[in-house]
Amino acid sequence: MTGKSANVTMADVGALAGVTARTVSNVLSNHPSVRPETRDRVLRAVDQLGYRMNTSARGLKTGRTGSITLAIPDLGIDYFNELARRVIVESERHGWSVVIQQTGARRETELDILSGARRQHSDGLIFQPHALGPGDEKHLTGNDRLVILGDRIFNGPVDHVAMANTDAARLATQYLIGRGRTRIAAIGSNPGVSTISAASLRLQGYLQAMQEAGLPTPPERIVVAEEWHLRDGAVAMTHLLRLDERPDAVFCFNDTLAIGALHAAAMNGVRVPDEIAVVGFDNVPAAQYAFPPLTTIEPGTEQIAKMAVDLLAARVNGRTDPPREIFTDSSLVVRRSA
Amino acid sequence: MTGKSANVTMADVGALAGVTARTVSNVLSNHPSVRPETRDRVLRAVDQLGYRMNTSARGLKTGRTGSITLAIPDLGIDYFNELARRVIVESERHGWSVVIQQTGARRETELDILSGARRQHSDGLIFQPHALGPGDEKHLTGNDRLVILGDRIFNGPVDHVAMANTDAARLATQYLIGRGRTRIAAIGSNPGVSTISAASLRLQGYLQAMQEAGLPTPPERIVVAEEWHLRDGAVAMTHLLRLDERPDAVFCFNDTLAIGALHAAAMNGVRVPDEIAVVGFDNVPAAQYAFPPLTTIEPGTEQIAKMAVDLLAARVNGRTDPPREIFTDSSLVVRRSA
DNA sequence: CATCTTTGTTTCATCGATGAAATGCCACGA
DNA sequence: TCGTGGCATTTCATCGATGAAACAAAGATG
Repeated sequence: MTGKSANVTMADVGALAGVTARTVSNVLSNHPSVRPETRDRVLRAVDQLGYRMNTSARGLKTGRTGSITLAIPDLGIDYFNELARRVIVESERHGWSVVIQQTGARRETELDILSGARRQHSDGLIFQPHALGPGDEKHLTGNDRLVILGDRIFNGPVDHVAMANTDAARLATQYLIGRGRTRIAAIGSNPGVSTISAASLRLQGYLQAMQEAGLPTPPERIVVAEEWHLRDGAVAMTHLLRLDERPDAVFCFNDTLAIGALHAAAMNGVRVPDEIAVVGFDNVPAAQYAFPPLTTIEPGTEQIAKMAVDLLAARVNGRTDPPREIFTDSSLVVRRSA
Repeated sequence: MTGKSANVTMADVGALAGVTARTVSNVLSNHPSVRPETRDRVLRAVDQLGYRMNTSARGLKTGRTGSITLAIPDLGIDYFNELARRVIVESERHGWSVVIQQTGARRETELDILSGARRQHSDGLIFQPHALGPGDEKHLTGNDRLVILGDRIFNGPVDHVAMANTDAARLATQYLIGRGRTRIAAIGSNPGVSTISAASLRLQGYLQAMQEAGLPTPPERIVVAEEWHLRDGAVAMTHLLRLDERPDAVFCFNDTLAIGALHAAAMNGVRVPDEIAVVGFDNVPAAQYAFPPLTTIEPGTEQIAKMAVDLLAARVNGRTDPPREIFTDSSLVVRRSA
């Protein structure tokens, strides 16, 4: 029987149950020494009044808010919503709610996140920067409970959970080379961002593999795509298909680009993988249901989410050893697009 | 110059600036009567100490937390992450952060959301229920600042923002009929959920259109899919393609199912739309980049997000008129899959 | 020049839950 | 019988920001 829960406090509940607010608190936080009979009485009163804990009050006293912030570029990118999904699930184990902030990959907004301007007072921050990079370490000050995701952007004293971008990109490219492809293009380069961003690291992996195999990488085959949306993949692929010397394979820096690229290929009647092979990166759920199913890099998203949340939890619980840098295992998932 | 922001309070900032905590508060909340010179001094002190407002304390005093909760079944479904993306953007205008809760479409979890057990004390709730339905109105008690999305599930006194599910589904089906299709199947039915859930309403629209046209709807052409994930769409389509009397069109109850279905068609060498036409529902970004591009219902997601947030804001700001029920405009987006 | 406004700042109490410590009660052993 | 210790509950102060109202100083008004 739940009543109007206007402004019911622990004191109100206590009054009804014949105890003090403090005892109500004890009951609700499972303090060991509460008589079972009292516990029942209090819980009944809680129910009757429709009492809900005021998290602001608790937060003020305890210094914990019970929520963490996840800051990512854009929920519209499959990889990020998959990541968000998993971070939320993992956070539940620690009793945390998750506030999601979209930075739009804008430097200004990313700075706001670090400074706290655009962030609720939360117990911690899991942050995948995009526009920030080395040299921005000074903006980290005051963010002790922070885990950086994705790129090893900062040298400062921060925990990092990263995928092995370069190695995985090299692996993907090597696979294409091993299949006999020679004119291998890349989609997703972005000269505007830092040299340790995902875009740059994946490009490096691609270049390494090509160089090791003695294959050429003419500039027109390395297509810039700033946004990594479906649309950008399609545009890039259309461009590649129009080249005089058409590539026989494309390595896309994420699956979203790859799916856009597959679309462009199909629209132009170009057969994949016969005429052009396509490899992606991220292994998002949609990759498996693309046509043809997308060969891609599995970066260990689940592992990333879990590690990030656990690492943050450890920090919040007072772990003070030096910041760690964790690389997840990645692997190539071979499907039919390459 | 940002320093260790351990536990800096307004009082500390005030001490440095030579004013009271109250004046600091005035500065930070843009109170009109503060001398410019004082304002500068305070802001400098804020910067110097790396002060960050304690939102718990503010929340305790003002009764506002500055965040709202968005409860949806699963961020893994394209429609929902698109919705989340937009809700976050709209909420920014009102200065709200958004906490996202995934219910997994589980009744138990949905009840926890309403009761507040699984929800931070937030300024309001935008909730798309799935397993709850008529008869569960009693669980609404105590949730005054609430906007229900999607299905007109409750008769109780709550604001609703809904799409015209039945009408839109009828429209989609009528379009297929108008293109000369007669053996039209449906994917996404779910007998387990309430009669006013999206699944049921869309099925009704489909059935209405078929009946009006005098077309048969044998049970084997109405495929159950409880989850509405890519996988379910693929499985359902595979099933349909194996029928003795193969359908010449499919209406999928969402785009994710439709994209899964397209995949199954392609894997079986069945040409779309020549051999079988496919229509989806939701017009998610991926629909446009499916192959062939997906004909689908545009349900006005942007409008839904905006209305929901604005309606909630109005309630929070004390609007007290009777709850409203808003239906968004939907339309058919014709592409090449049908 | 005394009074009334306006402007800028301060004082004080308060929001609701919890940490620390005190209290009352009962059981138990010597 | 008295002390000792454990259990259950209470008392009290406190976290940090803000609403209400008081206050001081500077201008406006007659």
